[in-house]
Order: sequence, then structure tokens, then C-alpha cells
Amino acid sequence: MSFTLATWNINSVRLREPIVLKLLEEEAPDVLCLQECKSPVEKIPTEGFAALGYTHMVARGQKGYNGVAILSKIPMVEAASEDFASLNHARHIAGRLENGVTVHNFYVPAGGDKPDREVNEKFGQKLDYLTEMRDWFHAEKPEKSILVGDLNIAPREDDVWDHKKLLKVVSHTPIEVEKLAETQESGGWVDITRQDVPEGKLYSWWSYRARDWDVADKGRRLDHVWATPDISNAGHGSRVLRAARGWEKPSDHAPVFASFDL
DNA sequence: ATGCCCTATTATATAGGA
Repeated sequence: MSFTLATWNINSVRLREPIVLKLLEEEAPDVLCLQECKSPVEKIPTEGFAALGYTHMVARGQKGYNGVAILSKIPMVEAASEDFASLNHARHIAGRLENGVTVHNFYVPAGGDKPDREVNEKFGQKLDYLTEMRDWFHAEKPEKSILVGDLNIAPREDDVWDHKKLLKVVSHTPIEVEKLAETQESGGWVDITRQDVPEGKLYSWWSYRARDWDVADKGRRLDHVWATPDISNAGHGSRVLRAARGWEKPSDHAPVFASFDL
């Protein structure tokens, strides 16, 4: 079977219910992974999603911060939920689809301002979170799996608007890029987005602070779609729905899509 | 690279985002 999946940091699923519905109506991915829902699970507005055919959901939530959810048209059961780095944060949920594919949805800690764990505890937590992800996937040896989410790291030079200017900015520092590579290698994960779009600038996030995000185009590719090697060849059709960054009351992230023919 | 920003909170300033 073939299915399409999207990942989107929504920055409040309740405030942005209208544009979640717009995405589901207009693009109709089979599976939508959301991050930064900023809502307890019981307050996620599921009725409208279900009315569009997204009758399955697995989620973790907390009040005000973090929160991850997977909405699916395909029957799905909860497969895992880890609290890496013991932060007591809702940053990971995994679902197993009826077709046998496991989908991991992550919201990796942003890491604060200064890229130095001695002066910025949050940066240390980000590195520790990635280390524990790495070790977990090393033990888990994932198969027939997809990993998506806001990983809060733009690894490649062409994943940011200016590589040199961002070398000391959290999200693109060499230590984070190396950590992300370790995590990716431990699970054998293939970057599906860059498998499909191997060349050129590609972003999924543009700051709210830029006066004209579209013209300035100072973006970063923080949102990722990975897959295990046994299904990576089935991945295709990757794209960033940049237009969604310009929708009414937008998230600062745009959805990233990929399809799999299995 | 900072920032003319944005969100949730038993809110009315603060913490967090990246």
C-alpha cells in the first residue's frame, strides 16, 4: 500500500485548529505528526479531525509546553513513548500502523540560547536527549520504521540561510550536528527528505521575528523525515509546504511531507 | 546574528521558543 505522511510543529494545536483542518482538507496526508501541541491530550480538539477521517490518534501532552500527537486515517496503536533525558516532558510518541510501519514522532529540546552546557543547562539537556535517543535506537534496532519531527537541528550547510553566520547559533553548531549524526547512524536512519531533494537550500522554519519572512528567507531545516533502510527505497515525493508559513495565524514551521510505496 | 514575534499561564509579567 501507499501512504503519505506529514510532520508539522504546530505551536499550539488548539489555537491553530483551523489551519490543521485546512491542511487535512487540502493535502489529506494519511498520517499527520504534530509537535508543540501545548495542550493536555484530553483538550486536543479531535472532533474536527475525526470528521475528516482522522479517527485514530496517539499522543502525549502537558499543560502549556511541548506535546506530540499522531493523527491517522490508517488504524494505529500506540507503540512507545519515552522520556529521554528524564525531563518529564511530552516529546515522543510512537504509533504502529495497520500496514506494519512504526512511526516515531519527536520534539527534540530547542536547547536555549548559548551553545555551552556549562552556562546553559538547556543546551546540555538537548545533547543528553540526543544521546539517549542514540542509545535507545542502538538497542532497539528499528525496522520498517519512520522517524519524524522537530529535531531542532539543521545539519547541512544548505539547511540554513547562512552556514557561517549560524555556526555558533543553537540548531546549527558542529557539536549538535555531530550528535544528530550519531543518533541517525545508531538507528540506520536514512534522511528521506534529502534522499528526494539532494541539492539546494531547503528550510522548514522561519522566525516570527523577521519583518518579512518570505522575502528575507532566513530559514532553517529543523523538521525531518527519516526511515529505516528496509523501507527507505519506498520513500519519495518529499516536499515542504512553504505556503502554510503564510496562512492565517501561522505556525513558524511549515509541514514536511513524504510518501511511501510499500 | 540580532530581533520590528508569538504562545500559555489558575497570567496582567514571565518563561520558552530557536
